[in-house]
Amino acid sequence: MADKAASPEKKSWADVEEEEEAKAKAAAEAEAAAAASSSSTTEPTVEEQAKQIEALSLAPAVEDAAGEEGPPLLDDSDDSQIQAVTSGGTVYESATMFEDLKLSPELLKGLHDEMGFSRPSKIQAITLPMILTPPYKDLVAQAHNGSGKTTCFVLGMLSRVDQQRKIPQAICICPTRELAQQNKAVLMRMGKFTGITCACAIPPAQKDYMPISKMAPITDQIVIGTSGTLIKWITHKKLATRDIKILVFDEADHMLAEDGFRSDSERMMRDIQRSAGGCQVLLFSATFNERVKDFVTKVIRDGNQIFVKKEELTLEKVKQYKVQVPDESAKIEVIRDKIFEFGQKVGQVIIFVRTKQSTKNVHNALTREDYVCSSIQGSLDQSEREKIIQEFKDGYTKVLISTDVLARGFDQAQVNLVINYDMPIKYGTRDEPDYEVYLHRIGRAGRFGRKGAVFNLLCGPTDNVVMKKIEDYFQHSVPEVRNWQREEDFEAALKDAGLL
DNA sequence: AAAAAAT
Repeated sequence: MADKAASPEKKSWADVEEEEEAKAKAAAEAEAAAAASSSSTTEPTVEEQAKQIEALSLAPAVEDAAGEEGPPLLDDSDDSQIQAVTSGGTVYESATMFEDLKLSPELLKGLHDEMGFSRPSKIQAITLPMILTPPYKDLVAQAHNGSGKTTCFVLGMLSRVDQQRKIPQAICICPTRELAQQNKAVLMRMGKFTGITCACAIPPAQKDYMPISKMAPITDQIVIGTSGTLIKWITHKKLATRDIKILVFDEADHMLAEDGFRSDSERMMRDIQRSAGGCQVLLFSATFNERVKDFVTKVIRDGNQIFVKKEELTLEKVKQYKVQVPDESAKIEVIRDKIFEFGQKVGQVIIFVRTKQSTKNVHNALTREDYVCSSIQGSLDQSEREKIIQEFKDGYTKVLISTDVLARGFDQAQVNLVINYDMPIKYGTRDEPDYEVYLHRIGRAGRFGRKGAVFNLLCGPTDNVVMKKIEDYFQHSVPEVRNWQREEDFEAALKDAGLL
């Protein structure tokens, strides 16, 4: 349907190699869109323009934290490709500099001095004007893992709340507690000079338990949390939604998926829209499968939309490999004797397993005197979860075994090796891959354009079917490490990935 | 099965 309606000359941005050509294209498309909006009825125009925006395919932009070594700051030529995009009669000039965005001096200081960002990444350049320009339209935006989506919505929330008013004005909903805490940490750094405060709505550790009736109403301008606790705070009148101006869904495809958090999300949206009137809704994720995309475009009718073709979603700098192993014990052997030897020299490692029980089993099997491993899953007490994450972020632990609790959003620059101990499978199927989870897992390596490697440990015909389907889906063939018993083969793979 | 509420 989308393809049929698209104009014949439409071209994906990734197809355009030369910068000059890209510039011309951008100008032409923007002009065409602007012309269309002024000369025809609203209904088809919005659709057409949405298609054009959809055609933007976002290459991973490079962004870096202050004082860190690593790749240079921004892919400048890439950014300059985008001149302007329009939707529903509103023309947006893409932001070349953060200074183009009428941000407060305090926020600019936070971006430059505290975060160390010099210029907006591609997704930031496109979406920030959409987020910050009246009439504050809703937005659904897809961009690659590690391309700087968090900055988009964090900046959106920080810019749109009034620091003088001590009431909640922005809410961000996340699928996991870790992601809520991480997003809050980013927001506090970015908003360091603004005086804006933020509450994290997640269940407390057991030792901190307090009946909700004793809790004081929230006076922070921004609340970031998980759906259960947010709903609880709202129903017990601890979180007033009357003045909410902006509602953000991080990992939005999962938050709106039927087998995800759709019912919670719909309830939040309904309650907040009802009490706060028209509040801006932002949906961000690296993945939107067709089912969710259909649903999302129905929910966000009059908003701006940015999507990326699935074939262009795999990160080029993260090299994927498959390894055939005879049985489960060989998986442990491969990790312990082959991958760790090099992996530890290189950086930090995350090993993904399917079940909570597996985290413990694999952890025990991998424990050696000289490697500090840890494991995490959602049944641990909150204090345990926090301790394990902190130790990993501090670099004390080098190897973290995890369920999919960390598959999405977890941002640790030093992670450049991901191991799929178990392949991600759709619930209720035997050999149907969960493509979105796969993409998110491998996105834990190669943050902000860094190099990375992924080893998919395959055992038996089912795993191979799954791997083949993943390669077909993303139209990306994954090379094989020939012999699981040869150290040299793994060394060669890591060298090829640029990690050695 | 994993995640997320509290119970």
